[in-house]
Amino acid sequence: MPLYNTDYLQLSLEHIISLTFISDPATGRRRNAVSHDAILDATYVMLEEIGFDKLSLEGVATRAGVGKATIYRWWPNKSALAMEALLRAVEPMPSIGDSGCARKDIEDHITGLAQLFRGKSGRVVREMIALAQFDDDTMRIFNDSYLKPRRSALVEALRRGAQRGEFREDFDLNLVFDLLYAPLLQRLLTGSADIDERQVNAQLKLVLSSIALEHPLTESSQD
Amino acid sequence: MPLYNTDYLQLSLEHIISLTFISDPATGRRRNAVSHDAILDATYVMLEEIGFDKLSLEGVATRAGVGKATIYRWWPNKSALAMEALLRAVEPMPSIGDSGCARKDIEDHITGLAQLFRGKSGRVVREMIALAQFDDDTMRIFNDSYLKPRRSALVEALRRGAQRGEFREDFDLNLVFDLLYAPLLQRLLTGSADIDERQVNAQLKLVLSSIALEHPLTESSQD
Amino acid sequence: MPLYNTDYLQLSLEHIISLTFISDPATGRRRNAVSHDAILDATYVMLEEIGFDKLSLEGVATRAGVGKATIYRWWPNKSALAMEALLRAVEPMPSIGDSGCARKDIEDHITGLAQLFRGKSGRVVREMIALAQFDDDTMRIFNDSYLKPRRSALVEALRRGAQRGEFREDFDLNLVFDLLYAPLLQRLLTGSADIDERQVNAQLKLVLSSIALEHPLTESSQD
Amino acid sequence: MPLYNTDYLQLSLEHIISLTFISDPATGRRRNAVSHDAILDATYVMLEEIGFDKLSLEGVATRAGVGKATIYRWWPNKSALAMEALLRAVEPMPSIGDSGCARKDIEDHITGLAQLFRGKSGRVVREMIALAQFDDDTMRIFNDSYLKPRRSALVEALRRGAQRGEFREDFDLNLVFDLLYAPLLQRLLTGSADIDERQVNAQLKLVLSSIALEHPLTESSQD
DNA sequence: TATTAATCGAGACGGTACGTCGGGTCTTGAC
DNA sequence: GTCAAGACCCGACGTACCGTCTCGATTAATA
Repeated sequence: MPLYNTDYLQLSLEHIISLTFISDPATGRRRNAVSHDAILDATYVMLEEIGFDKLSLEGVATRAGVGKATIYRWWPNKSALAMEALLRAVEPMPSIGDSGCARKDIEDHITGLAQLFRGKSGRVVREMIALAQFDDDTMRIFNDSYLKPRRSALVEALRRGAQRGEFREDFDLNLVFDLLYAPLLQRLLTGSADIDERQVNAQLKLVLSSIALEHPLTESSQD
Repeated sequence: MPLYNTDYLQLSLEHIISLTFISDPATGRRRNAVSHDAILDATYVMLEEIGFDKLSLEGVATRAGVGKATIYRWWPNKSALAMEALLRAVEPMPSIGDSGCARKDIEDHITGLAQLFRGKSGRVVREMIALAQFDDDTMRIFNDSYLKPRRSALVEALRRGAQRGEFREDFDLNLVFDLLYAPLLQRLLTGSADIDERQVNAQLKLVLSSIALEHPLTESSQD
Repeated sequence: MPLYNTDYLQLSLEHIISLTFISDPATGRRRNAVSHDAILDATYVMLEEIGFDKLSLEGVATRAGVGKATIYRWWPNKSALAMEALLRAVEPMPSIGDSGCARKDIEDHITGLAQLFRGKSGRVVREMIALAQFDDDTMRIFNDSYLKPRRSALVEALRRGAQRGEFREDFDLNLVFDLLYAPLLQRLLTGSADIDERQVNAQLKLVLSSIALEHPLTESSQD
Repeated sequence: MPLYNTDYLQLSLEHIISLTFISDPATGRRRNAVSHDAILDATYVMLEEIGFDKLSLEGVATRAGVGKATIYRWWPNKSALAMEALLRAVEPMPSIGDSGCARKDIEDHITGLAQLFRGKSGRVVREMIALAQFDDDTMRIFNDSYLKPRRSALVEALRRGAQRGEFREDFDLNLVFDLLYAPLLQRLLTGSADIDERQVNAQLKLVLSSIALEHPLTESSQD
């Protein structure tokens, strides 16, 4: 997940917790991984406390015990820093199981997603999307780092279901992803912050039934 | 559509150039409607030229030929001003006809909407939603002034179709609205800026067929 | 003592309290003397409270219950208004008696002046002189309305003494005035705010003895 | 002559163009002496051109090619800045010689002072005193940096004369300083801008004769 | 008594400057 | 050669007043 120029940060082979450095030949003082983390941590904490608008890199530097120049050395601007801090903080995608019933797997996944959106992740995703509207690089990072993996995983589950005969095969699976995902996002972004569980269930029933092979709308794994 | 404190702006009784006002104290010089418009116009033009991030009220004031204080007298902050300017600029909602076939009416409406999203309105709506993420008042205004009327109109069309026997009656029409609207919004907000027509058609077919009464998915007004 | 354009304010012959007007031909509402006084009063009070620097005509208008334009109708600027308010407030010049002994009269006068400078008048005079440095009109008003009458009175007393044989006659009386007055002013303006009584007495003794006719320095009315 | 927080500005040990600094933390970028000078120069020039009233720190910053914040970092307000700029511009005190005749030395000094007051220094001192009336810190700086050294030098000359038997020893020398200095200041501040030479001579004769030991008023070094 | 017009309060207006904040860059000595 | 510290230039913030300009409401001489 290379974002800006952090790609030279590498996990130590031996001690996962702490970072080591590419020690090659280079002379001079090496990059301080502690500072790097302190910056992202401070950024995220302050985003939670005061929001993006009032976030200042000056404040981040002070809180992280870091010089302002050190921030600018590694991130091009405020949005980029915030985006990376938010990405680190977003809860990991709820995994999509393979229980044998794809419909059930998907329902569980979406239900879990709605749950996450109601919590910390919701706020984080809202802000990431907002940031992305003002800067193309940031948008790209959001898409590559957040949205695409989630789309891939869900599309894969849909594909499994289709191959297994649960779903019809004549659909654009990316379209189905949109029908499952977008309404949650819309509610998140238009302040209907508490994404209603009943509503999510109704949505699942409608969408999944309409692509189900055998069974008409009246049937659902959740009934 | 009262936003901030502009509600006392009223049309003169006799269609005159200048506006008259309703003002309790009836004392003091009256609000200058020309300045009011100049501010919103300048704001919108500059939003298009340089975007919200780089928009400065100082610049707006200069361009509008207005004192900065005059802006702050009537809008609480940059977001509020931008939101109002954007709302003025958003193209009017494509009307939903009543051709006798609700499905066709809705398909036309959504197709038109996708068209708008590809143009000026798309950029405008993107920015409005982004702004709304950072300020509750602004969110409220966006919901009340933009989203709700569009939701109402579409839900009404769906209701007509249901009453007329075109659609099943056992659905939450607001959910159907979400399934029609949210995917467009999602594409708008995640940079798939050119909202693909083929994709929209597929979405319409899938959603509307699944709520159609008589005919299974194979049938659509667009086939 | 006409300052700016207040000269048409005249005392009613019959009722001192209320003001009348030069009624020449003019029709329309006449000048409101109550407002005029309220403005000067408010100005003076606020000068005492917050000083000239922080005095705002907006504040004066509010406090006087008067429109800002009403102030600008009658005074050209802040300095002019302040100067007039200060002149109204300056305590009247302590009169110079004619006890038969000019030296005693002068000593009493200067002692009284030092007393005034220690009080409200001190601050007022300080500010008037400061204001006058930045504006020629204001300087002229200060000289004509404040300094000249005081100089004239003291010079007159000196002249009486000289004619009466108390003082030598070969001096420029205006120079003697300077030697009596300027040191007090200097102490006032350089923050030795509490003009020391002992010092004033020493000054009086030195200056007046040096112009006394008969008796050398050893003698003074205050010994 | 430390005024505000410029006291750590020190001459390089080796007469170099740029200044070195003494700074406890010894960390961070050092104060830019070029900017410091540019600010004071611009301030003084603009004081001459447009006067204190119309002087704006915004203008100073622009003219000095400096950020406004840099000004506010080192001076608390406009008065303080102006005072320091004026102090730099005031011509150096005419030295008081030691010719053997203290009376002559003092006469020359005061005559020279009157000369200075007729020129640039006069204008500068007028403005310094006016400024000092509105701010205690500024007053303190004026007293410490301008008035006290001049008082000390003159008092010292008077002391020399007294020890040498030229002057009586029973006088408060500070009082004599006032009698010599204050009238000049009064003329300066009350617009008798062209301090008359004849008048100054008369003043010198009167004051110095009255404290002279041997010789009555009729005698002066200038006769 | 009704008309007329200068003046009043209020307060919005275009501006200028305030003093503060933060962005992004640069400089320094320490490590 | 990178770091923390922090000064720097710059530009915008939101506020306070400036002096000007409408407004409708008074107010008193005049007609």
